[in-house]
Amino acid sequence: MTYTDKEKKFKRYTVTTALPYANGPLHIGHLAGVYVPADIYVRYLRSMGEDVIFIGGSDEHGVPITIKARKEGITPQDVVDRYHNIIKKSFEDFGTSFDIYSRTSSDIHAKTASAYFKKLYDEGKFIEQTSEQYYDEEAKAFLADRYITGTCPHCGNERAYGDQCEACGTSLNATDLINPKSTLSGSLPVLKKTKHWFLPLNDYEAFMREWILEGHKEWKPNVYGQCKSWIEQGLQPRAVTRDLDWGVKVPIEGAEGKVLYVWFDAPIGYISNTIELKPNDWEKWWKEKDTKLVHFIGKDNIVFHCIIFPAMLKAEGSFILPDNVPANEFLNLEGDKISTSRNWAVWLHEYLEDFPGKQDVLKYVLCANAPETKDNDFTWKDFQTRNNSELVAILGNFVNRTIVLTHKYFEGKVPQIGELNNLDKQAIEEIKTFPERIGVNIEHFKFREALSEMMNLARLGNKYLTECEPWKTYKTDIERTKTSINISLQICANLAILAEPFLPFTAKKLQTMLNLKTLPWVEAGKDNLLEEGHRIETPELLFERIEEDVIEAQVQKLLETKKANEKTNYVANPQKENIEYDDFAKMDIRTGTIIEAEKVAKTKKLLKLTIDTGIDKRTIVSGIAEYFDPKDIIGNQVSVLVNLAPKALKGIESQGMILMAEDADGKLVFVSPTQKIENGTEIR
RNA sequence: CGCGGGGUGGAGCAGUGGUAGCUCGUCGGGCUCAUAACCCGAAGGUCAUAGGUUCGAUCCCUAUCCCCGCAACCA
Repeated sequence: MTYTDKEKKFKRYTVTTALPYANGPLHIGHLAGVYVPADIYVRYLRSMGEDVIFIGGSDEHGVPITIKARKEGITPQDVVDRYHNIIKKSFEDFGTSFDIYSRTSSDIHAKTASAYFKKLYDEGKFIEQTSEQYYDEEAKAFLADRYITGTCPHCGNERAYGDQCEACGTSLNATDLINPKSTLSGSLPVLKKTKHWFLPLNDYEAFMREWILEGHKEWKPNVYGQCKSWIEQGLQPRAVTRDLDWGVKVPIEGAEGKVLYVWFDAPIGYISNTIELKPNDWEKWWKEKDTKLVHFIGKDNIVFHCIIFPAMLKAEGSFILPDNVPANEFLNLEGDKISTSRNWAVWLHEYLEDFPGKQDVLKYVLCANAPETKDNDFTWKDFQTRNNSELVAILGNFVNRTIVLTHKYFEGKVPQIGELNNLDKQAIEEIKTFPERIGVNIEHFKFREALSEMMNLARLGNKYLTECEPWKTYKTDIERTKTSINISLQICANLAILAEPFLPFTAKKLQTMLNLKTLPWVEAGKDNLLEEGHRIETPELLFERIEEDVIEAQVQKLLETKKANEKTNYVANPQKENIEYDDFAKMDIRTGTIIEAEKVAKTKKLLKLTIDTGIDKRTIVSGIAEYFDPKDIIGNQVSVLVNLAPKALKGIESQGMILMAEDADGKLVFVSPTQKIENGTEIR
């Protein structure tokens, strides 16, 4: 029985982790946010003797995968096979203790998701709606809004997206765009009627209000807050199908070419994977009231797991709802947000190659610095410090000094415990308190705190050893030495149990060293885990120092991959359609010099510039403040489109436009004459 | 524009209506069993900014600024 579930309300636990999307490998952000805490949680529950299944798998449907496949000229199945295998293998090597790690492209999943949809459909839980959507006839696909570009009807920007114009910030519908163009093939998309099914979330609003807002006030603030916000804004029907040929086919007549929308399909993956794992008795893990369902996710997934998926479960009727959804915030890397497409990440499969046998180090660092309440930052320097100053210096060192002393003084046999003095009694009393303290923290999803308590036990050990000074008493009072070494060894044995959820490989090593079998959590806290005369093995270092050059190499690697990636990622936009010379001649572009520059108050991007155009001195507002400091650009000679119709930006009239070149990252540079030339000369 | 989370000593993070804590780092001391590790002590914060509520606020309220996320069918 767990510490907080005193009435034994729950007989078993179903623990799921967000399904990683199979269009890239795993990185430390995934681990810190979801898989590390979840793994700690289930390892702890198992040690408590609880009945628990730990479910994971790859999410393999959805548009981005089809886009990636199209780009690489392979099938979507090829894409997901590649990443599913990488992900699955890296989880195994990392020691994530899934009971099953499956995938949404499996047959079982197709059947399960299909049947799930069919049941809701038959019971009339969906609403049907027909609408017109853009269709790319060349690519033979309906287009998501972000895959359509065109001219913004508000500001005339020619590169507005189907959902938003980046230039003026207006939200758009794809059908608002002038001259829409498919980014898949570049062709002109056509409007086509299409029918879709929606889950009327609004019907579940009252239920959500009561279930979450009243019933789950204990959820983490970020989770509760977001649910509250959604519910109070009013829930809207959500489409559960879409036009695509990659995914679980919609199992009804007249739905050819349609699949279940990925967010509907993916969470059912948790159920399918359970069925795959427990074909005969899977239902009790999802349908019995005494099962505790817990979803580990990242903050981007909160509404799916707290509102949409529960609404699906509720609609079906026979399923239980999650008891908690401990969502973490995000982990940054060296000050920048982690990004798969920018290759700004530490990839798990690469880490495992670069740091063989150091799974626990990464797990430790990611847990110790987990983004439990806000976004946190991973740095290699911090990784090194935590390894060297905490794992090596505190935990590794304590175990090592104890074992070495045991061999030095007692030939590797546990010495007899004698009369206890105050130091001994105090230590023994304290040891007793750790299992519950750590356990309660884990049960409350405070993994960082729990880990720190575990380390405090090692700190206690170091302090105890230093105060007892067995290396001194060995010459004066051998009985004291025996007792203090005995107690130190008992602390080591406790660590072997209590460290297991956090540092499974290390705990195993420690067990082997102590010649101890795996003990359950209830054994922890005791001072007689090792009997007198018990033989222990020779010392072996649990952790080793990580030197500067290793860290430096990782930092360097990160910078280089980033640089390389930026270059290969840049693809020039296709040429626009031809224009007549007269069109060009209409533009009056001149050289000019910036003579004044100041930031426009309350804006992030805007600078107010005064330009000497040779014709006059005029004011131009330019969105370049993120890249230029006003004082650095005064005196710069630039190219100016002088006959652009004036436009007020933030209440300042801008009379023209400074020409800039923009790279893939949005970084801007001036287009300037290479030599100084008179202001006002025409550029043709 | 809207909604949610966050802004705490050099760094990374806890925390609470009533003398502000932890880890790392720094400085001083001790120890020498131990992977230059361990132990003790110290310095260091007007708890983003400005108002307000209160006997009293870092914690409650309001406004502002900054970071992250959500939403506009981007898992």
